[in-house]
Amino acid sequence: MTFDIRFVAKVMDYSQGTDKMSNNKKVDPRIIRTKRMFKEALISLLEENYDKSKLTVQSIADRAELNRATFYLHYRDIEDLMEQIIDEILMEMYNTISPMNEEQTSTGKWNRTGSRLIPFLEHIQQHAGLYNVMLENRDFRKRVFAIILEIVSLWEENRKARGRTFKVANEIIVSSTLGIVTWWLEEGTPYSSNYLADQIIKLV
Amino acid sequence: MTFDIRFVAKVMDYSQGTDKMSNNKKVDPRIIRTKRMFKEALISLLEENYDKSKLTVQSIADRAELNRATFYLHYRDIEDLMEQIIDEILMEMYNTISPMNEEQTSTGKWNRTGSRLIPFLEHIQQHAGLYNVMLENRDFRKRVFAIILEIVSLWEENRKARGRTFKVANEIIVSSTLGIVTWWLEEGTPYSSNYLADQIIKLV
DNA sequence: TTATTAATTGATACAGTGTCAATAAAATAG
DNA sequence: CTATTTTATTGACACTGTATCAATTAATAA
Repeated sequence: MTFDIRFVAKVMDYSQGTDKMSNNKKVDPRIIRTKRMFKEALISLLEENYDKSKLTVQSIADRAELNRATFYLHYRDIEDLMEQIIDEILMEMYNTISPMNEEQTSTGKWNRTGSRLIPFLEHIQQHAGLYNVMLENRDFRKRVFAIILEIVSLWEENRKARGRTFKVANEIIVSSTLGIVTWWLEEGTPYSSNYLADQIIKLV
Repeated sequence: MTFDIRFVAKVMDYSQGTDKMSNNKKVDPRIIRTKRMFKEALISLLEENYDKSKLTVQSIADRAELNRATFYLHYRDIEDLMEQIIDEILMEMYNTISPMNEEQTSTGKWNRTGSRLIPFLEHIQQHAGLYNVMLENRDFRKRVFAIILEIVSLWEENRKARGRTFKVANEIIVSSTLGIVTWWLEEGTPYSSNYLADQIIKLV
């Protein structure tokens, strides 16, 4: 079966990292290296706009400089590998909008309308090639939607506290933001993340 | 090669229909019937959320009740068929926003901000299943973007004439509208096209 | 009716998937 | 350091789907 960008990730669980796992029995270093190689291989292929319809297990194995059979030792199929990459990158994304420590929350700077937007956009810009490809996938988009919804909900709370309210439903704000980000990536991030954040906030 | 939703249409030419062609030598009715069958088959498969990764020439031929080899008599591959479907549906879409006759243009009702939006959204809602699938494709989205840009440009002209202006760039308005429409379709068009148009206009 | 064109059928070479057993290479425990 | 365990490689396999053919059957147009 060839690759069709359906790389779905079923569970949305940011609380648990994929890098260490809670059990502490040592993982064979060959496994760590092999998995890293396959992940880097697929990402690099996606980032250089490698024709998705021609993306095969063989092409990924070639790029990883590993055997094709080794791929099946670690992943069910290409989607399976993709899911794991998605889980990692979305955890990173989520971290950009969540306050790291008490200090930041108490200063209040995280609660200003739009404040979480800039690190969020910067993170996307840093992985522009990857997000540009992945946002074509429905399930990935749904998960990004959920993260943006958190940002917008926090804005709303903040505005409500000041007796103000949004003109339109939160879903409309989130989906339009996602539309803008998608377009921004498709055009090769022509504007700075600051300018884009400004435009988005002006819209709201 | 399996289907990967890359159904690209290269040329954006709404001026020329695909149904008749300018030359008038009769087309064999078997060809017309066969092509219609294949188009209806693919559309029906897409609309019922048939797993895109399992979409094969055989499955389309089965649905069309035609032989697989017959498919290759008319189309290069699945993308080729898809392109032809896209050209037709986008021509329909374009017609929803272009005034049909002088009467409508002179009355001015087509020039009111947002006026073209409702028939546009109604058209999408009528073909919700198809658009929901097709908007996953980058090139298709670009062509829809171009159509929305025409709508927004007309709004802008109109506002300018009244000495007003948009707060944000046209591209931002268009991409956010496309984002909203995409979300609307993904959620099964939960709101009416009138309500959605209202929300979009409020945002602008 | 006859000539023409389209559709079907069965066959083919090819590419990619996913699995397996046998073997080579690397890592860890003793 | 050696023996044992685990991982990676290799070549083979059945399977599915693609894209193309030649030969045949069916429908259309004159």
